Amino acid sequence: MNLSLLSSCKSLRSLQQLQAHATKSSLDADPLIAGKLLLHCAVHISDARAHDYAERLLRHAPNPDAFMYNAVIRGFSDSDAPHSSISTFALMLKNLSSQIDSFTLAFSLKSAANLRCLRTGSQLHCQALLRGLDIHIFVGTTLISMYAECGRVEFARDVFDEIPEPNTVTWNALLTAFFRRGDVGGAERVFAAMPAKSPTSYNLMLGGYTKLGEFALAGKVFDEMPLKDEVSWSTMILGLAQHGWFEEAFGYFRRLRGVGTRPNEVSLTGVLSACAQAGALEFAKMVHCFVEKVGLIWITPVNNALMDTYSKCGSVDMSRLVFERMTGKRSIVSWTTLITGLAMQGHGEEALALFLEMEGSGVELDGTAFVALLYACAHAGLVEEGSEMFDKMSKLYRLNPEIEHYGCMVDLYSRAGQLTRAYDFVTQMPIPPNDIIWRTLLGACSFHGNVQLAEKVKDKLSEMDPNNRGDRVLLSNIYAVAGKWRDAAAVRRSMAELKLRKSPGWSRIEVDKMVYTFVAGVREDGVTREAYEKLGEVMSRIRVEGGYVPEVAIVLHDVEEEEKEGAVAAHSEKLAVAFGMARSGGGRRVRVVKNLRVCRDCHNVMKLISKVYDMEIVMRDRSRFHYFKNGNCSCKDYW
DNA sequence: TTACTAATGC
Repeated sequence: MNLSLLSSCKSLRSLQQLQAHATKSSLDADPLIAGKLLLHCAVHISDARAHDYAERLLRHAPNPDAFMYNAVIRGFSDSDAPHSSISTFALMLKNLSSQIDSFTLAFSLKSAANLRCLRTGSQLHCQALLRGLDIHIFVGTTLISMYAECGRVEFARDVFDEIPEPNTVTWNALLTAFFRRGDVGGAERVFAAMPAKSPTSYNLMLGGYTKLGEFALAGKVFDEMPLKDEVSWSTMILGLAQHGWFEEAFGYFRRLRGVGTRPNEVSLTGVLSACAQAGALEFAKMVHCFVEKVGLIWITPVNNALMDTYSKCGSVDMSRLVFERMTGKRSIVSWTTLITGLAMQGHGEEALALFLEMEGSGVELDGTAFVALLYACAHAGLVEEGSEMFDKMSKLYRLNPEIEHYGCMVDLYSRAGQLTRAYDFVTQMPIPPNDIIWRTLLGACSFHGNVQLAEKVKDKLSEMDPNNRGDRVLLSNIYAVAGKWRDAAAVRRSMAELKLRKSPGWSRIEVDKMVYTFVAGVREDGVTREAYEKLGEVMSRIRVEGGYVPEVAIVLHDVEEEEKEGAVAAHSEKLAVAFGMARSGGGRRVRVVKNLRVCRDCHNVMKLISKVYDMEIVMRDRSRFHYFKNGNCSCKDYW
């Protein structure tokens, strides 16, 4: 039998055929062939069943050698069942203890690290000590990583000190250990003491700094490092994107293109993540073209990132198109991304249909997929459908509902106005409800004007999160709407006395592939002045032609209120839209992204602008999309 | 057949 056939075996099925062929020719008795087959099965086939199959082969082999044990231990070490790797180690300890070598220990330790199991890791450390393998360069380095994963930097250090000739990889493992525990000073000392540095050492520093948001330090290392590889660029771009520095992430991407390095798929997903968060559609389209051009469109995570970006930029049609045309295998993430995208736009029915299609597609469902589905049902008023799916989740799919799922259900009933059902559901939950759940209910009380229930709910919230500003705003609004002025005023006084924190609100708009950020109350730069000027003109026109009346009176507007200064007149979304109108040169569409939920007054203003100026406004707020057109909003005034 | 670095959905 030709062993080179092995590399063409990409599926468990084709491998089993080869296996059958070997058995028929009595070749399976050859330990070399049996071992190679087993290794290929355990390591090179990305199918959970392949690992189990390899383990069965091992257990049935007449005289399995160390190579075969090692193959199975390795196969499980990077799977989602690392504990099977440990049980295989135990089997080897029983049957072939004398043959345990550096490979066995390195792979087993990797599993212990993935399991974050200090007990298992320490026991393996003992086995290594018994055999004098703890100072073996590969085993020792993996030991350091294992202790790092388990958060025991002092043990990692002890192992390091025993290794006679640590190489750069060993030093890197130690560096990782210090960062993992958040000891930046320690990491910096290790970095300074290293006798030699490979690009990985620098990249570890970049990763350590960017995770902490230390971009000045990261930038310095980045500029000083002699050789920047793909990981260096990806780390910077991803780190910036994850900390909300979108324009800076774009800057690194432009720089990367400028120096002629070809961005890899990780840099691309990173820059797409920045586009998604910032709502930068034009930049995203450019990245999409680039992905096609460099031939990385077959990579599933890149497609998923593209879909997510288009959805979050308000172009769910493009998202759907990417999904339909993707050449790579659709993962559970691909399906969930599109379902969420459809749900955010209020296309609940289509989201539900897609979920049903996913059920038949053979992908393994997970909890997040159900979060997306329940979110879709909640936003489209599909109460009974959502309810049924929630039951199905545990009964049919054996997925344990988590707090997010209960939250979705409370939202589902609340939005539909079934407050009693929502409240009963909360009181009968098998796990204790968190503040988010009570807050959902409080919001629903506010929307439906249920003062009695609101007071009950507020008591719960006061116990859990006594200093939350948003909760008091909601309660005050409930009283105000019910005409209980005295109660409303008392809540507001208590807020003033406590000087409760405010979440800073911002809105962003993309013009000519540049993203502009607006914050209420800040007005020094030219861009903001331009926005204010246009806003003044817009407001007076909608007052005259649209009959606008500001909703200031007694009701406090924002759930998570922006700057109260200047009342609601200068909320950041108004500034961003005005700026977009000033710069769009008569364009009929403006797209804005806001980090909080849009307030009622701004929502009203957007409707009027869409009518008076005959234009469309697409606004993504914290929970969904609003399409303003002809004086109406796609959310039907419920958000 | 082994060790250290970056990734997508709520």
